[in-house]
Amino acid sequence: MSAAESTVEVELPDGSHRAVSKGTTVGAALRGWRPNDADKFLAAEWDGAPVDLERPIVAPGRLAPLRFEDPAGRDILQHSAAHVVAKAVMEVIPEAKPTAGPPTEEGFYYDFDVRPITEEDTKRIVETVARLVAADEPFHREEVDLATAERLFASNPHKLGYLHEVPPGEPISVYRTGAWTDLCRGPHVPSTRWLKGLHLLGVSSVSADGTATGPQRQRVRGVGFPSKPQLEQFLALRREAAARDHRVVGQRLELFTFVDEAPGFPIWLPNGMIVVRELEAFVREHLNAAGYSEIRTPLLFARSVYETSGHWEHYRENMFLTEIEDRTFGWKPMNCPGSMLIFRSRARSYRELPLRLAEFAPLHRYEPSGTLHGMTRVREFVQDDAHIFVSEEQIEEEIRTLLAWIEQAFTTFRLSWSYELSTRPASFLGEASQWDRAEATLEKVLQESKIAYKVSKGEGAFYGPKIDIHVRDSLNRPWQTGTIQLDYQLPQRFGLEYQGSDGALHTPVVVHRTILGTWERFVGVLLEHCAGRLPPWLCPVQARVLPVSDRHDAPAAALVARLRSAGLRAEATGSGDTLSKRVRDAELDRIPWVLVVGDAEAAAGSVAIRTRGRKGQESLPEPEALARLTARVRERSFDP
RNA sequence: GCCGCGGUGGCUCAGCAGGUAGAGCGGCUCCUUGGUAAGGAGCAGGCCGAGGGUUCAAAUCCCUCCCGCGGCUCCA
Repeated sequence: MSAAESTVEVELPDGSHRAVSKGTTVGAALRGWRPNDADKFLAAEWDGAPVDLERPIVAPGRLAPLRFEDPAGRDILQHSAAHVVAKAVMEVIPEAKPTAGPPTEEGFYYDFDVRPITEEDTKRIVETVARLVAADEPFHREEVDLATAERLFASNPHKLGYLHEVPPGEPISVYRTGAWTDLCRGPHVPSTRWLKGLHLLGVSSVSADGTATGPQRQRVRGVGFPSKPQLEQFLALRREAAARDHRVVGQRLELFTFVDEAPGFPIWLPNGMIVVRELEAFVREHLNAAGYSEIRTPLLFARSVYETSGHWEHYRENMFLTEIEDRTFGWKPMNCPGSMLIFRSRARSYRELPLRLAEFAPLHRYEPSGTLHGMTRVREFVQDDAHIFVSEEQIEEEIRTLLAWIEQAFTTFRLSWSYELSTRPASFLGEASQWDRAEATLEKVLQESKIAYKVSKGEGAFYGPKIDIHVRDSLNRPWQTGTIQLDYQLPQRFGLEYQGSDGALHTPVVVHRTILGTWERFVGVLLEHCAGRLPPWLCPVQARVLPVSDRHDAPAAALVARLRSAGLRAEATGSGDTLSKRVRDAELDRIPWVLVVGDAEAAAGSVAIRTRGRKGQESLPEPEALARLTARVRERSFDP
């Protein structure tokens, strides 16, 4: 055999080419290419497809290494971690039937068809995982024929099911780790020593069929890192995130609370009401500028209203109902019916359009107990809601304006957000063709506004498609806040009409929209975003005056009075505590500005300002200090 | 709603092979009059989520319910 026949040429990411002898493994080829980095390679891509390092090279092709830092490499490591967890679970609970164990955004999970996993099991699983990782067991790939595979997984109907989903002609691969064999497409890291930073995040029951009450499986969640220090870093971030939890911060700052007697119904405390009022003022400024009118409609409507709106058919299971004098009333879950009734209350002209009606009313939705979550998922909330009645031609312009306002609003809070286009759900009102038109309109405006968005099929409201705004909490969980919904259905169902310039009667289209979403959820997410350090304009106390000693109490009180006349929320604390203690308390209370008043300030007519989050202080003439603080608040600057 | 875990002073938690409760922080009082992240002392404060059961005796064991937490389903 000649040399040419026994070698093949491999192209590497830097454009270089290497000749390797046939049968050389991918790992060996990469080691030859970059010997110093080879210990960072956990798998590779061969002609763009992920492969194991032990895969032999038999034909020419393109080869690129995968590291943990590469998204594809990370996924491979997560999935390998899932395998180790599965092996551990099988040792602890031999009758468990593994199903699937994919990587996730956070890490990985593996689902088992098995009785509920107890704390005792979990302890033993954790110990077993540690032992398996320490054992440094290699992952070996084997390709088998269908009959062999069926024999291997005969006891596991789930694996047999997956087996038969493998397209004919595609190889069936299994991976062996010690005595454990799993059906798997692969690839994997070379050995379990790559999983030194493997950590279990929890065990829980999950739905096996996508329903709430159907069969369940047990999910073990975890995250894998190649090393302990990387895991430690991840855990430190998680602790930081937990400390930002709005339920903790909101309690500490006395913004809101809950009682057992009203599960899911937030109680806004005095401090929290200040935040809400400021947010309302922020939104109302926009409403005034953009030509909205504010309305208030009842919290309860008779059942017939919801029959008209479609809520009775499509949303009743989420509504609180009340019987009075033999009539059924429903607590409104949305503001739309009230706005529809106002539009219908007299004849309307095209000259009134767009008619923009805003309503900040409490809404009630029955959310199942297990879904409640602090302020981000509640049963009573207030949206910065509005319904805009437009003619067909006015839709695009109106939505463009809304998208611009959303960008401005979220930028004010330095939040990062994303857009999602949700389309026709399974349960919907109206004609599919009308839906198609509405969806196309939303898509067109998004594209013309050069906005990146994700499409969520079937996630629209029952009356129309929508563009949702999502922001993430401290644990990276996404929450929907703002929404723009295009609705051809409710105007029809309520029989809304306006007279056009042509003299004929037309049915308007309605844009349902919120910007911040609900005060409750928005405040929750914002608190996590800023770790309780709200922008000064939202802070319940913006300035705290600290007299150095008793004899400065009077000048401190006088300064508080002047701050208040300047429109700032200010207070003085002159308790028995030391100045250092009071400075510390102010920082923990997230007060933007601490003003210290002592002999030096009295003599100079100045104030000593300490700004939240910064060491040290600066001394300013009082008028200058007042001007700075009020400007910061007026401009709604994010930082003090 | 489903599965698992939890519920002890305002907050965070200890006590739980059964013998009727502790700490720190916070609060109040007193001492200290302090210059930018915790000065000191004392005092008050809890039918241990609710109801039932076992027991001579239950915060501790058992059952039911309520509420919370983590996932799931669902959703702003």
